[in-house]
Amino acid sequence: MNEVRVRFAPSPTGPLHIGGVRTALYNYLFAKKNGGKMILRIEDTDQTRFVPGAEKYIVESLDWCGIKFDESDYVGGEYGPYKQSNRKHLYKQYSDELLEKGCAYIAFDTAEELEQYRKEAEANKQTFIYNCQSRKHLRNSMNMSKEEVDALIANGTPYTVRFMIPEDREIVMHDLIRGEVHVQTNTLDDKVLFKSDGMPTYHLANIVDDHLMKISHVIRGEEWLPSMPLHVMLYEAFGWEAPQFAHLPLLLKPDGNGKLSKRDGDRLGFPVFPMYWVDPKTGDTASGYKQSGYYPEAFINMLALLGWNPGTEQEIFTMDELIQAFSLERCSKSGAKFNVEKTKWFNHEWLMRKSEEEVGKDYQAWLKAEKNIDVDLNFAIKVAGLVKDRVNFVKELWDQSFFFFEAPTEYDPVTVKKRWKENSAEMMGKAAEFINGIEDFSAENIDKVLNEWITGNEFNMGLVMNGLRLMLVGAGKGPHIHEILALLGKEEALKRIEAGVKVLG
RNA sequence: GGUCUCUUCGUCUAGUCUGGUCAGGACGUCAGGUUUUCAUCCUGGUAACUCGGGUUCAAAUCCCGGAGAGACUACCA
Repeated sequence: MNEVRVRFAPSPTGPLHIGGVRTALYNYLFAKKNGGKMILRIEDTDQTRFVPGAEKYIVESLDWCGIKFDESDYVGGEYGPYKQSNRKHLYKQYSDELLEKGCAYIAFDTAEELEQYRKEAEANKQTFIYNCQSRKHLRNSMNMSKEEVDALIANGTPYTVRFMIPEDREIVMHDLIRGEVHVQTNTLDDKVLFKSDGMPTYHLANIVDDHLMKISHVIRGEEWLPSMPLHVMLYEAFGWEAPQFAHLPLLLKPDGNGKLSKRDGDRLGFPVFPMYWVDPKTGDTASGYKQSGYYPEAFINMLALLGWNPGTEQEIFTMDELIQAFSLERCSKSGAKFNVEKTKWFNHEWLMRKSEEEVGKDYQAWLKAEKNIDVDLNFAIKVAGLVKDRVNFVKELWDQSFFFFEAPTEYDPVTVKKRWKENSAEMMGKAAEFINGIEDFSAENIDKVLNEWITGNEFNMGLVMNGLRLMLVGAGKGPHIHEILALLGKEEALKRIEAGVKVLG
């Protein structure tokens, strides 16, 4: 068997949405699993839809995701260039070849004329198709002499090249995910292969490049399934061996029906893109998973399980584990509705698995950026270690640990009502005195001696602990009291108790 | 409209090829437990085979028919 070579071939028409990321991911996993190569090819044959910055966005996003390419314009490769606009000169000869073989023909119909035919057909509740029937009555080389055609071309009449779909044939194709697919050629239309602007359409460029780049497997979204027969016939017309095809199920809207789109993210309040994006023309912005605080590992993990499963009950996967476990056979056929809650859960799982050091470092940066708080890295690490398992995102750490960085200025009324008793102030005084006398201020020792002190004196455990919590945190939440005490330090703790007693009395 | 694809808990899915476990897991949700706090965590509950026929001792699984959903239907990819 030949070497496995797959490609991810986006169009730089905007930010890459998560469906595209998943397609890239599955290509990557398949390539790595089979010891093959992953290629990035930019399909920019439609110059009217070009969006500045989109290509850069795609490259950076996939890099953030940990999806690496073996060949591209960025890392090189022996089949470059890997951008279709830079391969423009290659395509005409293939278009000519099909013309010579009689597998394609020249059409002079203008876009406006065709538009008119479509409208007329629609008015009669019919569909206009450029096919074996209608092409007999349209302005193309099938109905003209060679001289006529040459003359028109010579005087600069714009023309397109259309593929001539053979009549009365059944095309039987094999899809790695869907099995056999049968299509009658009479239901197909003569697609344009070469545009009047001198550029190939997707269909031609795609087949030519896949062939030239020795692509072995085409793994792409289900929206391409209807053009598979065209592609198969193109390979046949050229006399080339076709790659294997696999059409992935679509990513659907969480509510209602339909393909997931940019609008859904705005509407439902979750990112549809891997990274933040600003549209250069409109200035519109779109949020990204990266900026929303997701770890790339969690994002990829979630995406991998949306349309594929390992057949075991394992849900948390590293990229390497995904590569080991992946197979196209275990991809599902039906579209998957995107689920925000599960996505958050994946991030939670990954956050818990991260080291205190790593989370602490992220938290330190977050504190500086969002709260303008400078904090010692070791302190941030200790705080992160104490509360990281309680949250989904680094940014949520604040709500669980703000009291480590600022003393309470007010006290949660509900907690005060529930926990602050008549003799609490007096008890806090005694506790402060005892705490002041603790020599070894480690969490372990505080836990030990504080408990001994309370039980030894037959104090009410709840009265002391809940009171202290209110003094130190300002609310009825947070880690164990001894942990808070130890991290805050004796001096700060005593200050807070004194201040709290003064306020609550 | 036409062509193609798909159809198991609210969601992601296992199971379908090779009929035979109370249809399994996860997210969500609900209830307990742990935490003398809150959160996490743990335990348990909840909830599905699109419908109708047929084959069979037995059908989510095989066959036929209907229904629904999605994609495509551009000189866009």
